[in-house]
Amino acid sequence: MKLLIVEDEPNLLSVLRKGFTENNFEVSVCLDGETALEMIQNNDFDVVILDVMLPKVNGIEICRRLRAIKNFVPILLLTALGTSENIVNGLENGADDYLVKPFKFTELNARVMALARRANLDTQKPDIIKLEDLEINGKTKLVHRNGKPILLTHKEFRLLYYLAKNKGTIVSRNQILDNVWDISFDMNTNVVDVYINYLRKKIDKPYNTKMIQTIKGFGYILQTENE
Amino acid sequence: MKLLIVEDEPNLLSVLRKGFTENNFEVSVCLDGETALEMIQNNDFDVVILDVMLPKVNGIEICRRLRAIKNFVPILLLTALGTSENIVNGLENGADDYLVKPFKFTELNARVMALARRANLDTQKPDIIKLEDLEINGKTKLVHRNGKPILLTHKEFRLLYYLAKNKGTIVSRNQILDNVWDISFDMNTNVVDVYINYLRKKIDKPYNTKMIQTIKGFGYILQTENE
DNA sequence: GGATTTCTTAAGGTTTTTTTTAGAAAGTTT
DNA sequence: AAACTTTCTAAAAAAAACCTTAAGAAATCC
Repeated sequence: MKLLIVEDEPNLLSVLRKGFTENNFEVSVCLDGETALEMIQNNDFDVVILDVMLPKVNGIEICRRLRAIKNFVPILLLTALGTSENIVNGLENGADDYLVKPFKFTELNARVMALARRANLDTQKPDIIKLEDLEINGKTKLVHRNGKPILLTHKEFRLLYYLAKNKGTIVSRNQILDNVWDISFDMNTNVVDVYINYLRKKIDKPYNTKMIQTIKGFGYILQTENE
Repeated sequence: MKLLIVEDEPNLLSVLRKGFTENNFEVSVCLDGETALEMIQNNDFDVVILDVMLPKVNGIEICRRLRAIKNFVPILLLTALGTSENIVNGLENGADDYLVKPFKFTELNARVMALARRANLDTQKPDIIKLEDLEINGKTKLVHRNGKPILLTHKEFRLLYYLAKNKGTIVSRNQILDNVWDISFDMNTNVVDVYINYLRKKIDKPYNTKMIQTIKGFGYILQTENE
């Protein structure tokens, strides 16, 4: 599920990102209203979380403009306490829900899920990826191969999950760095190699068919050996 | 899609080039503002990525001068953190978008695509080239002939992809060197010949119709044998 | 606050890819 | 047909990409 978070307070933003990433959302973020508008129009987000107070174009204005051009992406507004006129205003301008700061993450999460549900998104597909005898459960974060449980660390899991999401296509180290590590261009690291090695030890070494393949010069691919 | 990257920091430049090349852009690069201006006027780039801090002529000045002579090539500015006055300045001088360093590659990529889309470029054709029973997928980097997968190395793939992009026209060794190797005019190498040979072994040798043809005195062409 | 786990970096070793070299083959010109 | 140019091929040399390990840093757990 693709989620956009528009929030200019860096601490809150980073907490939100982390939280939703943990729940297997594909999270994009941005810090101001103008960029938000553009991103929303150029992408297919399932839900947008919008702070009301934003630089350049505020959250309510974003709602208004989007609805004016018939964009009905589900929007949840975040408002500060004691600004109840904002809430009415926001809902009148096309927001679907709101939440008053400060809030608990689980509450926000629940509301986002509710919005997605309302938009008829398939929110409860099991989120299990199967590939041969390998099974990855995005919900419980458990991995099994051949019925046997495999314990992965957090990073290992995210890497495997990303590879699995893209099963059958080659993913480059850059793509992996972007999506699994939230690194911006550390141009000199081999973390990916190292983690691929960790993963291999756990999910490939003990078995005959190796699922993680190196495509030299391009990156890695998760697939069955022959093909 | 033709892209110009103007950046004086060699590491960043090389990562950017690699990243965009990976995504099948035709990438040109340059390291200073003066050369950039010249290149932009003499070529038809679809998008220009411009660092603000540049030797000789800075990025914002480049924008200004280009717009002054009615050149409206889409420009994306790269600015360092904490220089927000630069951003306003840049946008006022005709830049179309900006990105603050450090950034994730995917984000830059998304914005470049957005710019291209805005300029009405066809950004979402599937990027699969078919020629008889030969199929080249620029996205997955996989090549099939007659349904069978063929494993190519990175350079082999790029060479084949370039030939395929120009299917039906002769490409000279120099053109190939320019576009596949990033060499301009090293007239003392026969890498191209050697790689053509490698390619032939993989995609032609095992089949009856040979697709890579030599045109003596000119270069090579990818096409069906007869005709 | 100490112990444990996880993450990151760096270095050495291995494999694969890329480039160069040089001689053979094929085609052109005189 | 001999001399010359261009192209092809194989193999050696060089470079790059990748793997593995180990050790220190950071985060987490108890």
